Amino acid sequence: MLPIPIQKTFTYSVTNEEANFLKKGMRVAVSFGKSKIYTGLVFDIHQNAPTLYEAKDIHQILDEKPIVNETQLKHWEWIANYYMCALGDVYRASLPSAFLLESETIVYKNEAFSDEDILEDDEFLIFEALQHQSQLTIHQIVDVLGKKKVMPTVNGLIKKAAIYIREQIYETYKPKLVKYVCLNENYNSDESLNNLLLELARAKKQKDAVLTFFQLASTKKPIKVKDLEAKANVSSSILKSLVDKNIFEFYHIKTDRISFKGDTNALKNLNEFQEKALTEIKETFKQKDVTLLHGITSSGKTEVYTKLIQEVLDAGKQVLFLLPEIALTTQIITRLQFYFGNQISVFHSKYSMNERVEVWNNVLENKSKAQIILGARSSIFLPFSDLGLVVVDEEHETSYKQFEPSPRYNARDAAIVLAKMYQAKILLGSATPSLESYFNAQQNKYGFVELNRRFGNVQLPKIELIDVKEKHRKKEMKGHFSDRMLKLIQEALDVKGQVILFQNRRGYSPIVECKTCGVSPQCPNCDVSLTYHKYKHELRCHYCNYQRAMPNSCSACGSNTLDTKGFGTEQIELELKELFPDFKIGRMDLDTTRGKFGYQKIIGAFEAREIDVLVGTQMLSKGLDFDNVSLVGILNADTMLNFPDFRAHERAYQMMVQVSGRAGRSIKQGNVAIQTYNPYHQILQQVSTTNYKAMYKEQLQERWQYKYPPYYRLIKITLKHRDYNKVESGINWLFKALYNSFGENVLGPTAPAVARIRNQYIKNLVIKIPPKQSLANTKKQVSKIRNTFEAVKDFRPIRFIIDVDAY
DNA sequence: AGCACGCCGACT
DNA sequence: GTCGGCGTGCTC
Repeated sequence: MLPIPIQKTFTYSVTNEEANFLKKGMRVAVSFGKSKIYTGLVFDIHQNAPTLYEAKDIHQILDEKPIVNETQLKHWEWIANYYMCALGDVYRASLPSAFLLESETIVYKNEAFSDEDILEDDEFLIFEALQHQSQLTIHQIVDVLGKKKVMPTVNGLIKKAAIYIREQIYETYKPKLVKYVCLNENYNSDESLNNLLLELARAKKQKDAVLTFFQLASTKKPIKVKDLEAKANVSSSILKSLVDKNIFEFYHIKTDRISFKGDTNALKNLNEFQEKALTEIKETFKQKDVTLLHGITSSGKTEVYTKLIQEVLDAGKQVLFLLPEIALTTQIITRLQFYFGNQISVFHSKYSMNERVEVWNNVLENKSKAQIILGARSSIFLPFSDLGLVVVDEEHETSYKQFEPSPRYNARDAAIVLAKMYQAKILLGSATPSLESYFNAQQNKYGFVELNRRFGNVQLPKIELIDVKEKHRKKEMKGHFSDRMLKLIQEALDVKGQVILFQNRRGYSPIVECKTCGVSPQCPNCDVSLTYHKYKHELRCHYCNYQRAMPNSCSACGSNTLDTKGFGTEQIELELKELFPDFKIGRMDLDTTRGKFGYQKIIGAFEAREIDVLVGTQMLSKGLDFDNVSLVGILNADTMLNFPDFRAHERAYQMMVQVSGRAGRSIKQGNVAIQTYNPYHQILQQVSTTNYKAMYKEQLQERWQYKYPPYYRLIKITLKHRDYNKVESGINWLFKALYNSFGENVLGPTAPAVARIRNQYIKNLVIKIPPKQSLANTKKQVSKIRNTFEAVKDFRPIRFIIDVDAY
């Protein structure tokens, strides 16, 4: 198995000796293609020599014993199969990239060799180069010889015992670094730049790349190679030729290692309700593998988890604790470390290579410090040997679903399958379960336990809906705040309470419009209006990060009547600063949490009560636990409700209830105020009474009526290409083909709300799979149609994205 | 995903 | 004629 997006596995030949040593799950270095060496993973050892070609020898065995176990391989296959992606994609996503170095093969001179006469021209060149340098990489050899086909020559030299080679991987874990690009220093002067552009006049693509580079460079931030490729719409080979021409240079940036220290403490005693929930969970586990714990916010789910974890640890088994996003849940980590300190390892894609490799090895060897793995979705890929329990916290969270890159898996669902393979139990926890999970619980597929008393008997917050339409009519609005909201904020601040304000949109205002001609500035790369960011006085695209200075006059008619429409977190923050000049206002959104410790800084400041009012986007809804918040305000509930997605209402409910849950988590009862134009909307009514069941029933009814999950399954197909007509004809062809197989159950083609992103046009199709239709057969059929599609020459450059359970 | 091969347009 | 860009196909 190779870490590349190819469906097939590849057969290599091994000697008897090697075959005896090799086991499934070991890594082997193999050459693939003309010169490249990849880290392959042994997927199967067999006697069936391929007939159509001669199998290559493996290069080297990289492991003493398997680093991936057979259950994992089975699990990977399931993922590749279910989510319709290549096994190689899963392989690459699973292993920490330090394991997968596209090995730098280092060539050394054999000192004992002297018989230079038997060397051929190319061979001599290499040998000669090794007189000056003790070692050469394959890349350097390519330069020395000035040609690409190097391996035959190298192999020739090995045969003649003039050189030997060694793998770099052995020595150290070389972190896989993010590749950045900068300008070669020869081009630092303006004069040389002009020459450069002249020079590239006939290489259109390369010129594009260079021009885009300068556009990106104006932000003064390092430029990722991937970003440049996407933005300039050029392929990697074009950048590579620019590097070869000494115009660009690649460089790498790595991240640091993280360490932990922790003391253990005795588990807290549970209150009677938690105790009851725990007993019930254990009871359901006798019959069911999966149990859903529906525990309202602040009911103390974490304590229930800890007891359960303790029992599994006592039984000598491993625990996987899944979190939606590690960056946002430092709090849970700290809490669990408080009890289990040295038995916890944290695993997360933001960790450094060395740290991740370490965790991987610790899990593999079932070390005592890897008994509990706390991690984000990618931790389902760790090499567990004796998994006893998986906890999926905030089970409804959409960040469990990976979209880009493939594999597009849902970690919650993949974890359920994984747990079954290990015969482990799964506990899904949420205050606002996804409809699917709740449905499965209702259908008796999952066990079901409720915990509907807040810890310490704190009352649920008082939720109040404010009719903004009415307030506008009565002229009781100040900016985007109703008088009622302001009064509540003032009251909260008066008693030294803190306030959280939720506005699910960042920037100052999402649209700038000319009052005279109605034209609003659009992103040149995407089909969206640019968002105005006042702080930097610039217009920015939230999809491709394009930015430019805010113009003073309309670019279409030249009049100075530019106006802003709508509002985001930045505007709210500014209004608040004027309204409450004596209090400290903070903001938490993508713009303020950039950088590795961005979140922690803001969250820390808020916890330390250095911030009185925190304005933020949906980040605020995720598992944060503050004990001094007396008011949560939702400024514009309508944007969430009017989202064009079958899941919009469910999501809106979840988000609002989760944000509300941040209020009054200690002794006092908190307040929640929701501003809306539509206070009689059923979802808002359900939020205001925290009536999950009513929401569930109503939404389920709609899902049934309109044939959506959990009744029907969905597969979404997306086509992307920079040529609109290509996408158009491709999607129409595809629709017809799919329609022939699935008839009315194919929806589309539709353009998404943002029909072009980074100069790529996008079209979607959705296939609905009725409850009785076989999933496996449907996917087979879709795969077949995909193959036919990709056999059409015209369609081949179109990016084809399959997303199974796209939510 | 790379990487060679080969076609095709531009320029000494 | 030759050089180099960019599309096409294959990799055990």
